[in-house]
Amino acid sequence: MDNNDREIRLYTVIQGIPVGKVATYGQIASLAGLPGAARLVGKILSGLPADTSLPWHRVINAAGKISMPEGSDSFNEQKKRLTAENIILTGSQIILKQYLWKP
DNA sequence: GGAATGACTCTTT
DNA sequence: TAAAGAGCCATTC
Repeated sequence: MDNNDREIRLYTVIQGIPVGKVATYGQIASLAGLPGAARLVGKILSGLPADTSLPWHRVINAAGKISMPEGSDSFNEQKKRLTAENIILTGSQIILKQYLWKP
């Protein structure tokens, strides 16, 4: 169950992101004890069910943008949720850096 | 055991 | 942070 712990930690870290803030993949990976495993985060998020309670929409890439093609369902969903949390973004990029979560 | 893949990141240009 | 290249982690075939 060691390998499962990785996911558990990632889930925990993501759930720890406060409302109105966003975090990068690398940040989450590091906080979960997996430095450099940014891709893993994306991999796991891609396998999340649609009815998950995980705030995956608060996870963006280091450039401060959504790492998905515009027009995708997930993209629209994420943008919609972020906007609902006062996180404004232009296109796929967040308008302010202050939205980034500082643990 | 190796090669390919992925919602990435970092260091230089 | 724009663009290009190399690197890193785990899953899958």
